[in-house]
Amino acid sequence: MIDVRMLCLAALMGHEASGYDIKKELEKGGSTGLVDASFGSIYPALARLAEDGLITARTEGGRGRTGKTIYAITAEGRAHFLKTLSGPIPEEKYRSPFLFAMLFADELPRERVRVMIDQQIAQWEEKIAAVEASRAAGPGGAGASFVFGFGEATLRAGLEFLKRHRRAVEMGARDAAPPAPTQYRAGDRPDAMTEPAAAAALRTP
Amino acid sequence: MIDVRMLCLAALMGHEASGYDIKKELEKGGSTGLVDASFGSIYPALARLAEDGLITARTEGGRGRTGKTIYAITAEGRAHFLKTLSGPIPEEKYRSPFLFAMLFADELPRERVRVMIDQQIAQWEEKIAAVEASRAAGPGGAGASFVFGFGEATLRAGLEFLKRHRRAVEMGARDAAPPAPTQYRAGDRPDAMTEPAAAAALRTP
DNA sequence: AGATCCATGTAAGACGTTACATGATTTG
DNA sequence: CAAATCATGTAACGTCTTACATGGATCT
Repeated sequence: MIDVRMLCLAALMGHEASGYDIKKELEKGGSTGLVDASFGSIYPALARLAEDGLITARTEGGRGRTGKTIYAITAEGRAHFLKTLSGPIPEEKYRSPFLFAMLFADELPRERVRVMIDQQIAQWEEKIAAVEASRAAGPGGAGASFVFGFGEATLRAGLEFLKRHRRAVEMGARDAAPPAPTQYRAGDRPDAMTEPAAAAALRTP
Repeated sequence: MIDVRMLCLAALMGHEASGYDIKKELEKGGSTGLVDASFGSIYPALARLAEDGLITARTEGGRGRTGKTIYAITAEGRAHFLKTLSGPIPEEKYRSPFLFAMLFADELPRERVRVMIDQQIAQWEEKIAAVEASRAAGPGGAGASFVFGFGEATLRAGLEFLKRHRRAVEMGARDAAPPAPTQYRAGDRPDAMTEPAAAAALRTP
């Protein structure tokens, strides 16, 4: 249960903030793909959390601005947050369109596969940089260090794998033209078209 | 875009199947957290794919059963699938309630942290076993091997990190009782309660 | 005979995103 | 002064999950 409510409470565990502030913070964290939320979900969530007494709302008319609503977590909010975290942990989910596509790399044009891998490498390098930056930003507690270390370890392992084995997938990819299966008439198709090797992988991966 | 439609098409790239079959296949793959879908989304998706001519439906009354609908991908379906895969790749998302909780490990009771890490270790060991099994099941193409290898590399790195560094987080966790912040009166709270170290991590992770 | 699996589908509801609407303030 | 940023909110829409409803087949 890492819904928007929990995300907001987590952000407010550190310091009071407005909805806008929270969104900005999550965006920074979002560069790692770990957390994200839109205004359309944050604002209603904050309103409900305030109703429930888990946070308090204070309007700041400061410096001539039209009211800016600043939220702060309450004692009940903290208790609720930690209690929820202590409860059953739902399964983690990793949705990777990249890996999904790679499953069918053998059916895709080599050039496209190359570009996808380039992009993935660039993306993961960025993520590693983001984690490094976070670690440098502040020491944080043991928990935070653990999470950063974990992220870095897995990201580095994945990155190294990509660099070492990209050649193999690229060689396995379609030599020439983009996918245009209609150019084959029935009974005239190459085997790979009739029975893609990667599809079997979905049965077990 | 790895919505249910794409998942169904992917499954049908290998062989024709019923909605039920597809669900079962995805469940096997689901043990890695990579893919998942419920009946409630699969059946409507298949119906629409058939309407769109991307798959064909055939009713099999075999062995005395009440009709079982078997779907097969069409040439247009293959083309559409591969074309979509060749298109822009959306960002990957990794949602880990475990890591989220670990961010606040310093505020959680040590025993709970211990259990959570135990569970995560067990879960990842299962995932590694699942990937191993998949690899053994069939050689598959270069793409499938790549995906399995990638999964294994990152899972192993994460698992090793967990085993090596768990001690540190556990030491950082709350020594005694479960979270009960109401037992402190204002101005009487220990610092850790007022400014949790992990919360700062949300600003940048 | 009862439980479990095979098999399909619908309806309700949760949850979230995108796009829209609005307006003040700061910066170039 | 125009553009970007700060700031909040709503409404429509999409997408999936849960729960329900149903019934035959297989296993114990």
